[in-house]
Amino acid sequence: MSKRLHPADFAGDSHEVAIALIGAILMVNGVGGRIVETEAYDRQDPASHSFAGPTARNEAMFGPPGRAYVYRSYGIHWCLNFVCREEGHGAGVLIRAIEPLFGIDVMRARRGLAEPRLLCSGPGRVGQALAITRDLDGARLDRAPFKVVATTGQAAVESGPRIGISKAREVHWRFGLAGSRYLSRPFARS
DNA sequence: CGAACGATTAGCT
DNA sequence: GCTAATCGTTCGA
Repeated sequence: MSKRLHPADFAGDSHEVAIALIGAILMVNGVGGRIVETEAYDRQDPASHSFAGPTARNEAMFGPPGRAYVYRSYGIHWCLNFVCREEGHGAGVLIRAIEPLFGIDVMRARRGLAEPRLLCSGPGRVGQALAITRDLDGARLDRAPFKVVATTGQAAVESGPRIGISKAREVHWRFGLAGSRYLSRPFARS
């Protein structure tokens, strides 16, 4: 049993949605797999792009929930987020890693790699493997080319500090599928 | 208008 | 472990 997620499924707090998304299936034009790592960001969060308010770049974060927020990272990578809460709030979930399941050969070609483990284990790698670009910024997640499907039951989730940020490191809003080999980095033992 | 800085990754020591 | 690559966004003068 599985059900396609729709905007109402993204109306909760970003850290709750980030946990619920672990184990869900994400596909872009049929290419993708199981979400194994996410991070949550919120308006009242110094590490979030939305912290200082709406700008041209983060406009999609302040749009309706259940849509994509795509941004350029380090001038090189495209990173994909799911917008949460309600329109105007500015919350989102960064998709950090996926377990490749569908269209693996396409992802190999896009990444120039054979190793399945390294295809989608990081936000920039996910962007490259799924061909994410600014064209998808603000696009609805319940329509083509996206397909986001929940799986039965709640996966076993571990958490820790978010990666690559300098502010609010005490907030443990990075989440991962326990024991997955496809995480961008392992979680520290508690 | 100039400059600093990333929600990163790959490659080399 | 360390750093270059690479460029849009943001902020200060």
